[in-house]
Amino acid sequence: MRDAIQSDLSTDLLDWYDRNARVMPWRVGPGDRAAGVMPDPYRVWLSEVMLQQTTVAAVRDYFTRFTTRWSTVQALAAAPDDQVMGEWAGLGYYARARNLLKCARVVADDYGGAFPDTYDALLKLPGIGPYTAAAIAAIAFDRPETVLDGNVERVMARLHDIHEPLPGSKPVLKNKAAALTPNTRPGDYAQAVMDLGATICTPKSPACGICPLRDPCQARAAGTQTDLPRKTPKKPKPTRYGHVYIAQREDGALLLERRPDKGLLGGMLGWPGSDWSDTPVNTPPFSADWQELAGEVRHTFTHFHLILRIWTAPLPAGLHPHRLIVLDKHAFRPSDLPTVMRKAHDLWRNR
DNA sequence: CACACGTGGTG
DNA sequence: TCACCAAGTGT
Repeated sequence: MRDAIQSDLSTDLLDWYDRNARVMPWRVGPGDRAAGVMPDPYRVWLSEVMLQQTTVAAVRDYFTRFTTRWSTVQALAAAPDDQVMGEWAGLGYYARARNLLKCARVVADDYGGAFPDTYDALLKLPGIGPYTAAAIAAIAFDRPETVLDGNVERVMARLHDIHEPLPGSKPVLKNKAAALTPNTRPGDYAQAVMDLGATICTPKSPACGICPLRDPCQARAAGTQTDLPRKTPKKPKPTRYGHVYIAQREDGALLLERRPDKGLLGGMLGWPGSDWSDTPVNTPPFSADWQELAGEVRHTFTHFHLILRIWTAPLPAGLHPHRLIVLDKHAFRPSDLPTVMRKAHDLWRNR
């Protein structure tokens, strides 16, 4: 039995969370959870997948639109692929959307619409890796699993003043995080430690003065907090070039393509175009008097910069190039495009 | 293990 | 302007 006077780190963190928990559309706050309210696993799963490498601010509206349009995993599983990809457009990492649908269909078809409630079973589902499996098990099912995301890595590296760089230090950080994971309120605890990293123990200017872990924090004692966690240096981004072709019919219809499932922007709607390379081959989708627009589209992906030239031509009535999509004026929504393609559309529209 | 995979905010 | 960074996963 733990001494009621002595407070350990996880208790301090939970106390802090009880006072500072941020309100989010997918979250059941500590007060409601204490009253027996459990989160909807569908909403926990959807939010966690959206939050992979993505900020809360960027996710909020997407989450609301998704849950308004598809309120259950069965509803999502029954949705056409292009509607889900269109709703995800702009959020990035589009493999998440493809895996989201795969996962929804497995849960609907093989689990009767009820998400599995263990780490091991969750980990087998598409798009659910070690972090997300632990997060769903902890948050949705209150299992004492240890979440290890960028926030927790930073908090643990600082708390224990660990100087070994990521990703090599990941196993050590995971052990440290596991040692702190409590058996009581593990769902609130998982959110507490991530909230701490997101709001107090931030990468650039941590607010150590108001941190609930300021006393035991070894990096703060050593003055090394802003140097941690160390990371192995990243490779420089090369610049690639490309051409895109925007053709419009007199009635307003536009010529687009559905990108292949594999690779960059996989499964997304886009403009037909060249390869993206040092010296892209300028090969329009049909013969016409293509005009090059003034200006260019600049966009940065995870691992390269891209500069696109935009070409335009009238689309002859009756022409429908093989494997391309002719979208009626009213069926085309710019918001269905990934951001780089939307930038090209903006440049063309304002020509 | 290293790399591919988006985007928007921040300093 | 630009590198870094965000509730990572799949290959």
